[in-house]
Amino acid sequence: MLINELSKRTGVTIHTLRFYENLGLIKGKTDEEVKSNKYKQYDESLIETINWIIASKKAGFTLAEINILIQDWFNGNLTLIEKLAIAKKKINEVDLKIKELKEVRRFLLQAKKDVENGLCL
Amino acid sequence: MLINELSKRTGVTIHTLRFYENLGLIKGKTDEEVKSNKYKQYDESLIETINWIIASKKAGFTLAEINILIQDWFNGNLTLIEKLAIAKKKINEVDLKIKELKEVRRFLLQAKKDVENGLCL
DNA sequence: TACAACTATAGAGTATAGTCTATACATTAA
DNA sequence: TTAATGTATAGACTATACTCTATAGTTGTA
Repeated sequence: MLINELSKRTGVTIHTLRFYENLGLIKGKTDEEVKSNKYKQYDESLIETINWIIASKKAGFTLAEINILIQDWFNGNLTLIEKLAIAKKKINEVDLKIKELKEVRRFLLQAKKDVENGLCL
Repeated sequence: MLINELSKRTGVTIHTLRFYENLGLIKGKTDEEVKSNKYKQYDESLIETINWIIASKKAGFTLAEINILIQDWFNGNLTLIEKLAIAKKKINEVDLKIKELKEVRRFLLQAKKDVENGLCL
């Protein structure tokens, strides 16, 4: 598909998609047979990749971190053991973030309870 | 306490503390009786405020969002009902972030299982 | 064929959150 | 008392992640 379709199907603007492509997060390829233009074709599988990037960003990972993971995981020559190690490490990082969020939640809940009990902060 | 102590007790650099003070997140006051300098005194309670800022940042809130919350909550003239509404809204936002993180975790766990089962991606 | 809409590249501009430097003055320990 | 350390202000600089503009060429439709 062309960039316009990729943009519409992911909800990511064309500008941002090109920004990601420059960073190496995604890659389109120009059709060798078509000589009249340099339009890039983007693979169907990029939809999933981009959704994964969006989710990872929401999870607090930087594009640099996501990029390293993508390069290693999909394009790198990693052994099974190395892939397992990366997955475990990332899961631990996510767990830590969840833990931190739960602490913030506890703080908010306490504040709410204090208000309810008339103990205005 | 002076800024150096506040920095040491929170782990936040003096530069960043001043940056926060410029944004209005924290506030020190110069001792009126001491005329020889303009050194600011920071209240003990700021330790908790700063820890709360750090936690909120980790939770993915921007300094602008945190600032609004602090201004409203601690300095604003909010009714009990308004405070309750704010607390509920923030708790919902945190819950959403936790949900998103759990999705990323599921993705990572699946990837890990795929590797373990020899289904290298 | 005219022209609106799409694609590509390069580079400028913006927002957020620091981080660092320069300058000036104050405090404290040797 | 002087040198090191601490404090204040202002402003420059950096990194991240976009976001927009300019320019040029391409495609599709009336």
